[in-house]
Amino acid sequence: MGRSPCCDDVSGLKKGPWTPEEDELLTSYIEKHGLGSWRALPKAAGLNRCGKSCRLRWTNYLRPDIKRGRFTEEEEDMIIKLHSVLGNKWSRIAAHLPGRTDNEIKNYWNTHLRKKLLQMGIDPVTHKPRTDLNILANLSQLFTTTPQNLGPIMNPWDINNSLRLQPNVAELAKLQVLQNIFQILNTSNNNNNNNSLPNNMVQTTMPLNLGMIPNMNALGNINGNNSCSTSQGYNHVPYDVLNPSHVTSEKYDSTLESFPSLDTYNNYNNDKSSLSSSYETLDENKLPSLIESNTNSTNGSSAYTPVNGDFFEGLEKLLDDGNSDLWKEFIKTSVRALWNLGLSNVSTAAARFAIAMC
DNA sequence: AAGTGAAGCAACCGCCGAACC
DNA sequence: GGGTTCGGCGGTTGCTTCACT
Repeated sequence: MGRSPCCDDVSGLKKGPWTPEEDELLTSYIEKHGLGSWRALPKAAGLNRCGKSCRLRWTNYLRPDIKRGRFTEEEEDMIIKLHSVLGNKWSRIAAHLPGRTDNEIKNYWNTHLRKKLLQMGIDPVTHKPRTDLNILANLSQLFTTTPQNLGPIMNPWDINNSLRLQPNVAELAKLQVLQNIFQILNTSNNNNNNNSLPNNMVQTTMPLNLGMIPNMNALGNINGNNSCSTSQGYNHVPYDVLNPSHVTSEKYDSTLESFPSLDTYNNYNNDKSSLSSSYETLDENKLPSLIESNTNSTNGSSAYTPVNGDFFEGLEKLLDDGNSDLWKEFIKTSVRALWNLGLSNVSTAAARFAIAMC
């Protein structure tokens, strides 16, 4: 095992930035002779560089098919989604982005996307809501309501009543914004739905984050068939929140056609093996088409909009477009499930949501 | 205009696994 | 079978540019 370095300090080979002359030597040599042994190339091309340096310069910069310029929103979205599945496998991510190099994607991730996710309150490693923030503890103190002291018709997001806030103006401002969102949701609510959610539950649409954060991981129907639909994109999201250990970015429970009842959830907890056959391992080869279908689909693709950019823009689009009823339906069923589990979970979800808003 | 720190990014480093001898 | 070579990968460095004071 092991190898001797192809270039070291005593070899006298040049290091550091490449000059235009060196680029020209390397490019013209490869154009004339093609790619061969990198070790032999520098001498043959008249370069005082090691083969490794030449290979890096060619693959990351000089290669003619390299795409230049800023990453598009579509590329950003693709990188985030791929990263949620593949992790720091930059070369594998790059394989899905024609013209982009692993080095470029890695740099872009470290300088832009990673920070972007952090600002959204998302852990860039796990792609789940951050739990490493003091704000989580702070927020849990902010939301002092409990299932015991919350009546069934109380709105836990009523700042004037049940929500006891610390005198933090910034947090208040954020919560006020959230209140506004809920008002929008309420006033635009379609009353023609048939679900059994109590009327007052509409006002506690706090677990909006159920649909926002986990969808960072949600690739829709990741088992790879062509029936990627809005409902399938949502299906596993509640599990992410109710019990994150159930769902990973590589698993998809295809048996759930609708939001589970509490009984279903408990059964799921008690006997996961009964559902194990329904799990399918992610087929990475199918990722591009899946992501494309989720990105381009006009049926439910809006669920992914918040990932691309401003949260409020995404939310506004969700509420304005033709699929908003689906979205509201999801919110309400999510609330119902949390309601069944006890309102303490709502506070947890609320905290996560607030983090995402920071 | 000059100084300073942050951000961006090209390039390097060290390790690994496959292929080769 | 074991050592060597090579290409490739992910992590890291350090130079350059940018933004701010």
